[in-house]
Amino acid sequence: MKQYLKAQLLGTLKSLGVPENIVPSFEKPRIAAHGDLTTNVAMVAAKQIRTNPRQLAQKILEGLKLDGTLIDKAEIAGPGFINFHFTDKYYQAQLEVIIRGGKQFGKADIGKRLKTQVEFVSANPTGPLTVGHGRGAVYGDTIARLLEWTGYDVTREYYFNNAGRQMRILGDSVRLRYLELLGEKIEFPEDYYQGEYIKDIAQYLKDQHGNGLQNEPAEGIFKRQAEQEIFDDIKNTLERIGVKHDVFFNENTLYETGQVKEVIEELRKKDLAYDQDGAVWFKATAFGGEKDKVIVKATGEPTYRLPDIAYHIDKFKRGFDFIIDVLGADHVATYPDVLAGLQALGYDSSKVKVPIHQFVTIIQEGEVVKMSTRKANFITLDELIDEAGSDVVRYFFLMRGIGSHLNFDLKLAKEQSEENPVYYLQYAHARIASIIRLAESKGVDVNKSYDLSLLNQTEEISLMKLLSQFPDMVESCAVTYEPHRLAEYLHDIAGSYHKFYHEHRVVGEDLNLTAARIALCLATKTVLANGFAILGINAPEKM
RNA sequence: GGGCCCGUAGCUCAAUUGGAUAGAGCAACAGCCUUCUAAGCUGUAGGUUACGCGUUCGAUUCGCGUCGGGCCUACCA
Repeated sequence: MKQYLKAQLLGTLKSLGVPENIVPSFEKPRIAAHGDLTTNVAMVAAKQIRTNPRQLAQKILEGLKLDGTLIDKAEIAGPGFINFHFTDKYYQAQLEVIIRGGKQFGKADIGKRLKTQVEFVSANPTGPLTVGHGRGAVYGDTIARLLEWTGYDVTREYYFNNAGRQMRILGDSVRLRYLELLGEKIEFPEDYYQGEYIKDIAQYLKDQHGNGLQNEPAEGIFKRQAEQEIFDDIKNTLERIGVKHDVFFNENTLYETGQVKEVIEELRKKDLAYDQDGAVWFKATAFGGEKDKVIVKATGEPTYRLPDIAYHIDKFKRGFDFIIDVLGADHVATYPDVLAGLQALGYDSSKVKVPIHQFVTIIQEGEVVKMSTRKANFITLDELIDEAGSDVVRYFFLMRGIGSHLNFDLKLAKEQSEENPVYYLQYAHARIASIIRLAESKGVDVNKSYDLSLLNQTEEISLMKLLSQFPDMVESCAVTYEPHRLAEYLHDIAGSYHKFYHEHRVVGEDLNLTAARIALCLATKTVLANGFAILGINAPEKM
């Protein structure tokens, strides 16, 4: 439809002598009375050729010859908008498209099978995933689903590091708890991992080995056991909310293969790395950075920047042409250095997108809970799923833009889980399923031919209009990485359907009308189910 | 001190990326079940979009400033 109108407008504009650099763009008006599609081209053009926008719009309108079976009317409104009203017939035809499309309806191929990687979660195995991780996990997974839906070839990746200081402390935390279980008096340092899960791991080791591990070093079996259990736990939690990574990439491999060393050498060759105070520095200032950054400490240990750069180079070398790193707000400061490093070594850093989600604040009994894995006063993602269920958790994280700080009132979530907005959507789907079951039990053939022109009631038309927007919605959410708009849209669909249901009876005396309305129900069910699939929530047949 | 994000109804958040009359859900109040799922529907009330200037046909959206909150600001990740 847009293409059609655009072509018509371009022709008319040309005949009016409007410069060719002016290309009409369209929007869906917020208000129904303003039609189905609107263009501000008259206002844009009027500015350039310095004329009155409304007069120009009038001329354009007079020059347009529109297909009456598609466009009901076109009119000028406000400061110079041209509004197009589509015919009912057009929307009725869209319904057919939806039903024929079925599970495929809304899919697009704008991605052209581009090899794409979405890296998300990437928490080191030092403790259970928190609610904060949950937001990144659900968001990253949904971005991956959106990209798959729009034709990208997507790999989900998890990057982790099981070496380093934090893991050493983890191992030693377990060792101390183990010794404690054997009855030794221990000092448990404040900056060690305080969580109960450490004691559980220690208990397991005691059950398995008795007191045979008394003289084992922290970095041996203690660390290994902790890592394995925690990682199993993390994977299990992710699975519970429908998140599954294709690749788990261990930072260590970057050292083992010499890729980290290579980065330093390359940077030195290009004169972008130098030694000072016993450390190796990267000339971040050459790429707009405020000051140069250390990449290898005086101790000989690299900072996170160096392996991160090597890691991203590895991504490119594995053939990814489009890379998305989902990060939490605490990492804002880190990625510019990585991008600069990539740029320095001749990689196109514009292929790397870094959506950053703000923190989740947990409110419990009216008070803010400060999250810290170390101090263990966190709410785990697992606990949240126990309380609310996967669908609620996913929807809750997806219904809001990632740019805003999310307040999660635990008390509210528990008490009102029945009132949760996700049920509003799922209820619409279940309701449709129920009606279709009823129709079938009454012998109505739901696949029978139908006369869609019978669907001319206000509620039917507005529902059809919404349904037809699904493909556009999917595409724009994929392009902007904003799944919350899809959540919002599905909410509108559900609302529109509930209104229709309330005003009109589907299964009735008039068999032709019944068949047409069943078709509308099927189309609605299709769009809801497809939307749910992208958001990763269930489409229940019954509630 | 500097950088990034944010400030919209009592609360939690939207607003088609600069569009026309700023919308939902909770909470409050008043209605709707002898007919397909009331986890629903209808209505009432709730706003100087933190504040001030600017850019233009037009600003919640862009720019500058002020105030307030979060995150970062390591030779931690």
